[in-house]
Amino acid sequence: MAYAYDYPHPAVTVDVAVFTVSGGRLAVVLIRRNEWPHAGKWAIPGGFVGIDESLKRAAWRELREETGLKAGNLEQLGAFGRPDRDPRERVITVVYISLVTFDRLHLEAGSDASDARLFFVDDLPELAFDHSRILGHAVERLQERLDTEGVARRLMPASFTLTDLQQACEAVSGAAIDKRNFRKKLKALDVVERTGEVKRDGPHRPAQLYRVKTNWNDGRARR
Amino acid sequence: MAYAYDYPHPAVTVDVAVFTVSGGRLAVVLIRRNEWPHAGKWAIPGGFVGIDESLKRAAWRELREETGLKAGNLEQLGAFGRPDRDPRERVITVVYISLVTFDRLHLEAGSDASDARLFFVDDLPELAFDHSRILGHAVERLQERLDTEGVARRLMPASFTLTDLQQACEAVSGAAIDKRNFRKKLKALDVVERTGEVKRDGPHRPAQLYRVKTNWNDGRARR
DNA sequence: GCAAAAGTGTTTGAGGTACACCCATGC
DNA sequence: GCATGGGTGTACCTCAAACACTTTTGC
Repeated sequence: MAYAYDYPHPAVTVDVAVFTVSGGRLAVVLIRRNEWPHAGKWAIPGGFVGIDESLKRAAWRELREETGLKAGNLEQLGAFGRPDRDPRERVITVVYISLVTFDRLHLEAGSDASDARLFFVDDLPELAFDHSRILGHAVERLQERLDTEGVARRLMPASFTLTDLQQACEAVSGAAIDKRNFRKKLKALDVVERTGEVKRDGPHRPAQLYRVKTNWNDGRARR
Repeated sequence: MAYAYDYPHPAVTVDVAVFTVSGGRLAVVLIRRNEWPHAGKWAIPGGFVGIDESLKRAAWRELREETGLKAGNLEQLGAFGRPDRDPRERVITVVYISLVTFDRLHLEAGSDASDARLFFVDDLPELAFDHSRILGHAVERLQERLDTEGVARRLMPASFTLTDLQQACEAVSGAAIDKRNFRKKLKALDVVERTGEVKRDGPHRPAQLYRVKTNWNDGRARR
């Protein structure tokens, strides 16, 4: 009991919801807890904030420690702090969202977690704490904010077919998209280009492979 | 030193940015600090979260204690937690936004603050802590999320002219709006109605007064 | 009568939505 | 030759933006 204060202090944690798209479905990284409370249940990775550590840096560190992932683009979702959300003590958590392309997602279970793996968002197991509620808000946020360009830039592998991209967008939004309209919009957006390669994977016409354009001309193109 | 922990805990505060529109300009409630740190500087109202108190409830309570305001509609902006943002100790703050109509804004300075008053957002004094940065994010959030209907429902007094409403929208967005387009959109939105009264305030044609429609028919109108 | 704000419609372009058929391939 | 997914264009509608003059009042 080395740290004392004049009035009670809550603990502060950070949690990270890491999303990806796999097989045309939105998925999230969960770890299996092996300690009380909620031992055996699945949870989004996270942990306590160091006393001299920024929130974002804590999120990055905890995610790395528990899953081996080094996430770029951490975006804050918000703080969750109902008084009874953790039986150990008052814990306020600050939640971050990260988007990772499936091909860069290599999970390693860390020390605090006995296992780390992907779950489809539409087929989640029972979750620890209020993580179910948190993931609900996180998915809502993705649906509000993640547009076609965001999906292309942040969720697609180095090369992909337009059908892959469309399915990823459908996975995020949860709604079907018309193929011709989707491709027309993509042309207008001007964010993808052909690689020249094709993908053959069955008894049908091969699909053109695309990559995301690196937009050097952004400064020129704006306005 | 009655409260001790095995590892260091940050303090957690809540702060509330209360916005209103006055004279066609966006304004925010600030209190003058009379204690170290930043004594004499202005700050957004806020304070420490009770150990058994939800974040939103703490925000509501602190706002009431420091300004006398009882805010409805508190919406979370996010958590701010850079390690050096408070010289006393590590403090993580969760910021809420509230919108109040000018006619219901009656400020009383509370015990922690020697003074509470409105400042125009485009003419702020020097602020304590990182509150300048926080207000920047809060205004950005308003501009992103607050549409014409939101302004009408949350920032306008019981009765107002269409010019008043347009000026409020301009104050929030920071951009000029065409009068005819604005009124056409309002008609389509169907959120205001004439009171039948007029406002005479100078050597010109009197303005019709409007009120926000209470939409009983929402359940019926949807889909 | 004049200064000052209130009030009022039309045209245009962009972007979203609905919708059906041929193409290239593996088996 | 047939099953399978890949690829393409048009018509319509909605919404946002640009734009100027008449009306009513107080003095």
